[in-house]
Amino acid sequence: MSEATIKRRKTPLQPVDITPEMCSPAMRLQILGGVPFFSGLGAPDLEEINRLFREQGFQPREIIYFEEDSAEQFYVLAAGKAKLMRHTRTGKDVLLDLLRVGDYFGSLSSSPDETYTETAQAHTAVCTLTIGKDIFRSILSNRPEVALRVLEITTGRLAASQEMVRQLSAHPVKQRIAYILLKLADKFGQPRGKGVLIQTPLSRDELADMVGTTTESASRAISQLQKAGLIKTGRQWVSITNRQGLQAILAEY
Amino acid sequence: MSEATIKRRKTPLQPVDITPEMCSPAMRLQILGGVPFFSGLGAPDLEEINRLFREQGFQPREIIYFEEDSAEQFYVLAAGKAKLMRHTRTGKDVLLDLLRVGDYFGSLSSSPDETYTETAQAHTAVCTLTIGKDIFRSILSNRPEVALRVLEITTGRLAASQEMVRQLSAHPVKQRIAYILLKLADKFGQPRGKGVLIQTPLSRDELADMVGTTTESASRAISQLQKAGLIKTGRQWVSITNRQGLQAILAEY
DNA sequence: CGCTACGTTGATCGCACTCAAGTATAGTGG
DNA sequence: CCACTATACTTGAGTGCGATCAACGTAGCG
Repeated sequence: MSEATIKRRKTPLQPVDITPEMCSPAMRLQILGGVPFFSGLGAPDLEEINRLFREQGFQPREIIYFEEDSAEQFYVLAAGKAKLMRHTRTGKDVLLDLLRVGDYFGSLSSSPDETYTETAQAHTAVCTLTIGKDIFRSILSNRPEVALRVLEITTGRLAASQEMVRQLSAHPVKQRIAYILLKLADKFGQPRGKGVLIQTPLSRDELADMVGTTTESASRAISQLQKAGLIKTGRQWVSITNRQGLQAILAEY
Repeated sequence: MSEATIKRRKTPLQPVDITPEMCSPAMRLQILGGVPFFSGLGAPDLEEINRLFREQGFQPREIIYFEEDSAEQFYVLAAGKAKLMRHTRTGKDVLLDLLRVGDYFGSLSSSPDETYTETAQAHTAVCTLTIGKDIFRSILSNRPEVALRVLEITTGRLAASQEMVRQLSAHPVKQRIAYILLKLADKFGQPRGKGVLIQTPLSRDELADMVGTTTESASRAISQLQKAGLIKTGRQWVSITNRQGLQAILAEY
């Protein structure tokens, strides 16, 4: 109502991520330089590495690779957003992670007959920089400081995954939802009015798959949080209006 | 009843792990050589690295480090078994991993003000080889192939943790118990009679903490599996007598 | 102005948590 | 060798959270 006159569009999300060719050769260097484990490399090094990557575009919902596929490639997300997930035979999916530009995914195993342990799917339109895992490993071999950074990022993801295990083991749905919203706000949050908008399409279904519950239970939890005045939400979006209050939910007994 | 006359001791577990000093200088080289990411190094390299580690003993149940403590050390388990866990304010613990000889734990962050993300506790009597994380990082810097192996192991642990997230999200208690028993059998299993004994003390409580349930629910699940003839179990031990059958439980609808 | 996908809400059911006894095992000291 | 005790384990009864099933709003798109 107050929020700067949005009339045509009811969603506060940015119209599109755009990917006509964000993956343009000119952008690639800049993107690679922004990747956490390449930052710190000089321009010559970056250019050399850049030549080894090739680009690949994906439409929203398009699968980048499937769990159990032979794992050959290593990916860096150059534009858009992507999902990592696991499936279950009952059809219930688990959403492990949402990736943004600069995040890596895919394989970096040395074994030639490994398979991907998760499915990667384009969430918005996506452009990836792709490289054979063996070539990437040789890059790491020659640049120990990069290898150590990759190791550190992977260790951080392990810690995050273990924290999720703890959440699932010990906390009820409402707290888990509050937890994931705070985490998403940290990663995708954008100040918007007096709140922080999670700047990525986000259905109740996806939220549910992120915290191991059902669409309906996620919806009920979200409704409660909204009624409590902690968030605002609509179709495919959530905005956090009271971060303190949300954090207090986590500590509830 | 049939099982080769066990009369004095009712537990089939090996009496003790023993650690008078298994950490003896003579053993250290052998232990380090057996660590997955050091295997492949020559004797001179190993000896040089060996000199950088110091040994440390722990009694059963003794805490090696606490979650939230300042993270300074990197550990390799030289003798005994250890637990990694996370706590919750409600007192409910989550058991993330059980470690055996050769497993690493602790910190390898570059940041000086990181904290441990989990608690490490001696499960049996334990001896560790310990090194400052910065020193360990310098070892990795000089030996890319070791760094890549550590990265690979960490990636494997990430995949395992994500699989646990899936288990918690999608499967009921009985299936999760079956799953963890199979995993433990792979890591700690020893042929025993016509079954495979999980060779480590293992209470219902710990089992429960591994799959995010309560002691009572774990006990009920175990009872069911035993009645179904898939396992044998007693105070602090479990033996798998029908692996096929257990795996079939995982696929139940 | 439909149609479709997303979201909400209600009613019911069941799995697993909680609370509560009661049993069995292993180690301890007589 | 046998009580005795501490701890592990089991089982039952009751309850509640969240899953399921179902119906109905609602936003956005063609």
